Order: sequence, then structure tokens, then C-alpha cells
Amino acid sequence: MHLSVLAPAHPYFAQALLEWYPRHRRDLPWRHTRNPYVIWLSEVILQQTRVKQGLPYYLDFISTYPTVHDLAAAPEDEVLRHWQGLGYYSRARNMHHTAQQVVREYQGVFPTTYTELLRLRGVGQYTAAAIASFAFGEKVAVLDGNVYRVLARVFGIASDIAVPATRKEFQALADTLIPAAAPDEFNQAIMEFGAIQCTPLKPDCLFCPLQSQCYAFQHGMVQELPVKSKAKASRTRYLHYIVLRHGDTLYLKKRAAKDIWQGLYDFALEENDAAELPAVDLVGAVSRLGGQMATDRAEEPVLALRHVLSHQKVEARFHVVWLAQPLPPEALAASGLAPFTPEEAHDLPKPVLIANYIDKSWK
DNA sequence: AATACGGGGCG
DNA sequence: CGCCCAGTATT
Repeated sequence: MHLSVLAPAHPYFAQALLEWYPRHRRDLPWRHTRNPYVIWLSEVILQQTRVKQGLPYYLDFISTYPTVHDLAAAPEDEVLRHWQGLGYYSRARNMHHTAQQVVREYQGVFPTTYTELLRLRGVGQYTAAAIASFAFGEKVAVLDGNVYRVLARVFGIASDIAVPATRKEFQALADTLIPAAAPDEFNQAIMEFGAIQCTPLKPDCLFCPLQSQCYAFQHGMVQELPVKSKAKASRTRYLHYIVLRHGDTLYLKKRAAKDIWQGLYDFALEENDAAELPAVDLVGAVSRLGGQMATDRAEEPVLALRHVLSHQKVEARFHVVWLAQPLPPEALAASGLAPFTPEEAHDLPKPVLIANYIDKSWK
């Protein structure tokens, strides 16, 4: 399926993109700089994320943390709070770690080559190539979802892009296409072209400068390329949150490793395989948490919220439990819960699900 | 090589 | 509502 017949088109491919780019590029703030910190920050934010969603986060981060020193000096909770709602939170934790590493081990100066950049946590092949080319002009081809799509269509490559081994094939092709004279412009151009012209669903083939040399267009296969196998079905999880309250205090807990939302805060949690939490289990859970339920408080209605992740469906129910007295220190130590005022809770980094719940129930 | 990790946009 | 998007670290 990979067509060597199209080899003669290679020089025109880069040329066409480099002509197209200045006339169609969006004016994005990280395109006005060669500052590696700024470029790194934008690229980490844009991993798995559309420009429209990432842009406000970028503006917030660059304004809150103008330099790598500012980011390195910030508490992790604060960084995660700024990241709240953007998803894939390991990006924020890795980004914070890398900022501290750059300050400590590199005296605040980012490494300048693809190979060196690759050693930073959260910087993989794509991001290293992006920083190396955009900030330092290194000739190394980026390979992101846009590039996969453009190359698969133009060159008629039917390899499954969901399979890791396929990367080699595309990387080899991209390496032959990237011009030594303008590697950074080429990388920007091909990704921008994929993002706004050669889009996933309804590409603008009618006004496409590559139309005459595009294998997919010439063979009526634009809808079929790139080939990507489906992700496996997601599972449903039933989360029963126990919202412990006493006076103005509510209790939250920082989520541990090896599950969704690592490092974010939520409430005491019981998980089972049922949509309901039996009353006896709720009472047992409160008891194990070292809490004593107040008897003079009417039961509040259980609020149920659904939350969809790309790989899990979460059905959450929120059980408000009023305590007769505050949780004692031993109980806090054992459970990991900590007391917060509503204002403090607002400032904690939380999953969107929890933030939604608080919005709904605290007016 | 396969799996886990968010959340938003589109039709 | 189901379907689409897709970098990095971990296993």
C-alpha cells in the first residue's frame, strides 16, 4: 500500500506545505517566540489536546509562571489546580518535575538538542522534536496525529497508526520530507495543515494544494485513511462518595497513584460493582473512617452524576454525612482525609466530576 | 507490544 | 448520545 510511485512528488510536498502555511496559519501566542520554556509549556499543554481547549490554559500558565523558575517554585497542588479540567494530569506533575529538574540540574537553561530534551520527564519523541526544531532549528521531524493523517492520505499508507511499530514507517518518511532549510517551518506547516485543512472528518479536499498528488484523494480513500484500529471498550465504575461534613468543614483526600486523577482531591470513597451503596455499607464506611454520624440531621438526597472518560464510564453518587464531631487526628492520619473550608476546597485541584458536584450542591 | 491516563467537540 | 481525537509512561 505504501506507494513508491509517489516518490517524485516528495520535493513538491514540502514546497506546497511551506507555501500554504504562511497564508493559512493561525496566529497563536507560542508562535512568536524561540524561548524553549514557552515552547515546552505550550507543547505539553497541547499533547492530546486541541488548541481551542489548551489556549486559555496556556495563557493562564504563562501569566502565572512567566519563567521556569516560577513554575519550579510553585507547590504541586497549585500547579495541578491551574491544570484542573485539562485532563491527563500526569502531564502537569511531569511538567512540574521537569521545571524543577531544569532549575536544579541545568541552572534554569533548557537543553538544546533532541537527544537531551528526550531525557526530560514528560518529553517524548514528539515534544522533543517540537522543541528542538521550534526553539533551536534542529532538523528533526515531528510525528503527531496530524502528521500521521496527512502522510497516510497523501502517500497512501494503510498501516494501522494505533500500532506502535507503525511509527517507524512514518518517521522514516517524514525524515525524508523535512527540508534542511526550514525544518521548523515544515513541522509547523504539516501539523497546521492537518489541523485545519486535512482534518479527520471533512477535509477540505476541494481547495487542497496537494490534491493532485494525494493518493487518498485520487483513489477516493480520504475517509478510509489513516487506518486506525478501535480502542477497546471502556468499563463502568461505580463510585460512592461519602461527603463528610461538620459545621463549615468538609473532608477531602488527595488521590494516590495508580488510578485516575492521581494527585487530585476528592472525598472519602467506596467503590463496588453496583449503582447503589447499601445503607449498611455506608454506615460501616463512616465507622471505619472514625466518624460518628450526627443523628439530628435529616438525610440529604443522594446526588448522582455521570462522568465519561475516554476509557472509563464513571457513575458517581454523593452521600452527604453530617458528623456529630470533627474527625479526630488519628482518624485523619489513618484515612488520609483532611479538613477544609469550602473556600479552601475551592482552591484544591479536583477532578471535573468533583468540581461539578461542588458547583451543583454549594449553589 | 499493550495498556493506562481526561476531557471536549461533533453530527 | 455514540464516535472521534492521540503523546508519554508504565507494565
